[in-house]
Amino acid sequence: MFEARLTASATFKKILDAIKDLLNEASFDCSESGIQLQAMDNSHVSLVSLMLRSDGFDKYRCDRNLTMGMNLANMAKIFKCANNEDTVTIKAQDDADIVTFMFEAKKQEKISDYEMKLMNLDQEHLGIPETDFSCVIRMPSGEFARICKDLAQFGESIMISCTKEGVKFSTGGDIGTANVKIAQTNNFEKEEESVTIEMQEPVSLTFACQYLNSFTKATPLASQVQLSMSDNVPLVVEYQIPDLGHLRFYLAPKIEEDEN
Amino acid sequence: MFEARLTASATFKKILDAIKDLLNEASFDCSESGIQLQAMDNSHVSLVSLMLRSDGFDKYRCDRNLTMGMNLANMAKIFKCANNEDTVTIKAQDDADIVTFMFEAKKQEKISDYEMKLMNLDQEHLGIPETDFSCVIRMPSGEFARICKDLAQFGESIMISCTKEGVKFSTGGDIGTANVKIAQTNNFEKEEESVTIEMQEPVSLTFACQYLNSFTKATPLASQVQLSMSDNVPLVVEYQIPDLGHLRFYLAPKIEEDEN
DNA sequence: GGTGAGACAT
DNA sequence: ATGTCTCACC
Repeated sequence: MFEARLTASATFKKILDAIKDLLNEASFDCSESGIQLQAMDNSHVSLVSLMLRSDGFDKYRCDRNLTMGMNLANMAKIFKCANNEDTVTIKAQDDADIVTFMFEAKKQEKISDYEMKLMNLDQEHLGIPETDFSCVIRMPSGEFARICKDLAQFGESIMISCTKEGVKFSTGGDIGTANVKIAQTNNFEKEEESVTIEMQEPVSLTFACQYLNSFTKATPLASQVQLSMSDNVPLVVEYQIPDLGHLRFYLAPKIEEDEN
Repeated sequence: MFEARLTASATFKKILDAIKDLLNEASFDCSESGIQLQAMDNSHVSLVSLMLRSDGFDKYRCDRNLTMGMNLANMAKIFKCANNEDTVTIKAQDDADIVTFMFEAKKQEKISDYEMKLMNLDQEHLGIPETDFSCVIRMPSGEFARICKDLAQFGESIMISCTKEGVKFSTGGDIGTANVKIAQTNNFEKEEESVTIEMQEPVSLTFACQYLNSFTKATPLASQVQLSMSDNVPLVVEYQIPDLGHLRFYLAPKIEEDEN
């Protein structure tokens, strides 16, 4: 028996909105520690990693580990039927081929339940090594989204250059070139609006705009985003989901020679 | 001579929005008691019944009964030219083949009139028997619209099951199943938000989503909707138009055997 | 109250 | 597929 209950279904809606463009379907691995999802995107270029800790739920019970393969478009359809303030409960039997989503409106004057068929998905087990990064940037998630959207107008890839002083986002194309520089903020700002850089050594890497812009669909989940970079290692774009877990995206840098 | 004057043309706009998808054209039967429209929808499946009482108008004069066949899309186009607060006057001669719509802005700073050709439509006279229903449900019209829209994602028909305790809307399809349960509210709610059930005996009937969703176009007309059901009798979906009349839709249930 | 994103209709 | 409109959120 698996059961997980969360007061605000809005969080789930945002998670689905963030990943449903990258993943047609995905396996949710449920265990005592929480719900985890790791999958390559549809084009097998970037990697999505979601972790929702069991202690972040209002109620959580997982008698036996289980893997639920879900069609994310259908799951998103179901969550569209919930209001943001509804409480959501996810239920499955240990050996089930269906999952149940139950939405309860505040005063229980309305209770809806939706059953969805589960899918058998190929299990791709992905080892993601923990790394020390040369640069770790934390900045407002909306700012990052805005920059990726703006620069996408001018080029297909964005170079992110990080030094102790700040971060530079650059691109170029037929129209011309574009550079956006963000400086580390002084400590007295609101934390939400701050830009902080932890740097071991400067890094300059180039990434495909298209994927960065997909990742920023997660912007509503967190006020800040964390970008972790090292040479020859995938970029990690991380959104902390308050009190619940995180959503991370991994994207390998473009090799210099490929850029011509 | 026929003349009917209404202070807020917004009501007429909403009525047209509610029926113009179901009916390409319709006959408005004008008599001393008011304006009535009854017609099968374009696909001859559901029935639309509109009643506007003469005493609901600011001015009403009907010397001789007359039937005006109108193209509803064109009529809607004309009403789009009116502001919601404009006063509308509908005029026709007894033997006319045209109808005139006049819109007057508040301070008469703007007066527009539109003439539209009338049509000769086959008169289909529809006897609608008055029935006692096994279940009569009153609920917020927006809630009903939301449920019909949500469930339409999962199936082509909706089963409405009514017991003394509440109403259940159910559907199912390839993705899975969906159930929405609404409980009768306690009396202290705002009347607009209340759910009330008058039940003689429980009823469970199935209807085509498509038509229910057409009916809910009338939602802006009234804060509450009334659903009346009995076995083997068409569902009545009724919107009371405040101080003026009502708009009703009739839809026969699907026969059980048809559902496979 | 203004803005943004969905949904609907054309 | 696009434009408009309405509802929901900020």
